[in-house]
Amino acid sequence: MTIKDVAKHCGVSVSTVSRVLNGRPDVRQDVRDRVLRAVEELGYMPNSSARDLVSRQSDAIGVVVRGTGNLFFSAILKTVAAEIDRRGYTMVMRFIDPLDDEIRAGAMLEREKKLRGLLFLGGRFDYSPAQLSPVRVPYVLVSYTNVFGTLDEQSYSSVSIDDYRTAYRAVETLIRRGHRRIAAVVSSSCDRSVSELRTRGYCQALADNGIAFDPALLEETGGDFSMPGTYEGVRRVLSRAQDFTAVFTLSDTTGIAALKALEDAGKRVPQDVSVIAIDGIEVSAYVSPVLTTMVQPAEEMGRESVRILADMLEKRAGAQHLRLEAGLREGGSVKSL
Amino acid sequence: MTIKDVAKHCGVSVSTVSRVLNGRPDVRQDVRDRVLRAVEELGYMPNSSARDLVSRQSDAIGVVVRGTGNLFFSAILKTVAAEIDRRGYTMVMRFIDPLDDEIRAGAMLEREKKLRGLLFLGGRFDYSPAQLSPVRVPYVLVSYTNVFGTLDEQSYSSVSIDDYRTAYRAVETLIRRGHRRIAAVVSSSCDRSVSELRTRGYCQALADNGIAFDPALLEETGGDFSMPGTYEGVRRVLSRAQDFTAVFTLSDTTGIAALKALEDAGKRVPQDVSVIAIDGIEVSAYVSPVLTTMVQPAEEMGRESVRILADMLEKRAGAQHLRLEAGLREGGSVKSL
DNA sequence: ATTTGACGACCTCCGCCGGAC
DNA sequence: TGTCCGGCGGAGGTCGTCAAA
Repeated sequence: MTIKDVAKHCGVSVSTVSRVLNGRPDVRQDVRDRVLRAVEELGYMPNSSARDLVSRQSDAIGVVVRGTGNLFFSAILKTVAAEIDRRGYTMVMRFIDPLDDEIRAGAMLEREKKLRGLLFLGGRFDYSPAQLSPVRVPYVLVSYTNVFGTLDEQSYSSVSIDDYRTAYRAVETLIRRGHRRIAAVVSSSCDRSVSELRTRGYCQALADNGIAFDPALLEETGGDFSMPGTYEGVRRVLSRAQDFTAVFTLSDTTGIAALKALEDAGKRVPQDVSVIAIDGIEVSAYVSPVLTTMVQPAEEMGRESVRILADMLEKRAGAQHLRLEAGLREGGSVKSL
Repeated sequence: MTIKDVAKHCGVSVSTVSRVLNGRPDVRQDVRDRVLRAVEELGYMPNSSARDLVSRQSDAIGVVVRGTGNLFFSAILKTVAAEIDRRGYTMVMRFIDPLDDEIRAGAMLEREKKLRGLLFLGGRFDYSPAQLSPVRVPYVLVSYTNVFGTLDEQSYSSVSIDDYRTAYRAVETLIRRGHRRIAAVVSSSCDRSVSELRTRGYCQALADNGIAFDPALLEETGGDFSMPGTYEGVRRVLSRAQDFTAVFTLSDTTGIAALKALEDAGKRVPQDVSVIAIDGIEVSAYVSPVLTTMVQPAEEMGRESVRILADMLEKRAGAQHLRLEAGLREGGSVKSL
């Protein structure tokens, strides 16, 4: 089933079929309809190798997902996949460990699969231009930015929420409701990444409201956003301090782990301790109490990431940095004191 | 930089360069060396699109995921992705709606991307050979089988648990602990798919233990394994009957939705009503109470699916049907009466 | 007998030219 | 003169075939 068969089937030339398929204007409407009907009937699919061959580039977009257990990435991913398909590109995915180097993985993927562009779902925030030099195709940082790094803003794109401000707002929400002893369970306060940025938001919200930072209330789990790590982290905070009235965590899944740890330790949520998180995935609306959380617009994030990359690939626009707004979802895990 | 440049650079024909590059024997040693040196000097890389064009096959394995919100599939997917990479293949994914036709999607993907093989994550159980005829490459049904269909067992592979028996064991677990009024919230009892099979397991477990089937206790939500659908389903069962002591659901996420619906209706789990499910994803171990569930071996399922497909592609073995065992994870959502 | 060259086919897109109305 | 369509050749790498050295 080639373009020749289609041409033969409806009695036109190969050139005409090609013109129709590529939406060019110089074909009469009735001929156009006849060709499209033949394509439908025969189930013709253009040979993508031949198409790539003439266009001298592939249609592959690489997606490097760092942190396989991250349910928020799963939510983004399905929109990204649909949007990549819709625009006629091919998605090539690679899952890597949260501790692995996503730039290396991306650069390898680029060479192996001759990528047109790359999306990075999760990664470090502190790259220098030299570190990114192995990546030679346009790329978009999805759900994070390069605030700690020295990349030229014109050289890459990003789509994310303002992590600092979102964490700030989450903690501020707790403070407005009367909380002053607020614990935070993070993966690290100095990893030059999302965890550090959100920890800073936490600290600044405390400072702006005249609350002294207490190191005993900051727990660093060390790893990624793991549920067992956070569960143990909450237990350690409890062993150091019993007087905190709220816990801030980095993600919904770790928020759910925190709920569990508190409950297992005999603390009721929200009567004894409140919990707030960031993400807004579906399952956190079905735990008890419903997790109060800052919702990231996952679908918009996925859709816009692909749009921006496509704009760059098709030269409609240069680098863009899209900062999306997170919104508070009121659950039942925060109590007003 | 094409093969022509290489040929010109060392004074041989294009055919000869091609012969050298493809390791064919009929080239003199000194000519071979001259060509290889030229390739090295010029940094020549064959154009993979042109190569694909003639070989008419790529190294791509298609993965059609039916049901984007299914967290169990997310768990399988990361193992599948890693295993496909490890074996040197390329993964091409497509997410489709639970109501869409995965065979059509797979066949389109096969032609678009020139797939070597296909993995189907989720789908119908009742295909006929004619329906599968558009799929011309080897494929593996992952997490389901063709029990309701008429496919030749030699023509395809599958990796799954025994859905009927696993549901049977889940319900039997409830019965052994004294439950006799057991509700089931399923998506459909006659969809010729996983839901029907598990519903049959539920019915048979009741029958084998002398418990009459009560239609009022069987709720069909109609759609897929959605959380809001299940939440509403549980509410409808509650409006019909108040005397059941346990609920069986098809998946962990719907189990979590059931926990929520019961709690919101003033029922305590497990004191008033027990809940049991099938899947064993991470988050269900962190809800309260911990969900009691039949754990599917997600990693093994993903790994073995790719292994079986690779065996078929590389002619090491024919079709295989692997039935894995699910194990009971004791949580806190089932009470002994 | 062994090695090498030349060529067409595979498939699509695109630019260009020419013919038809 | 303008619109529509056909046809040709080139781009790219592989591979079989045939001819030539």
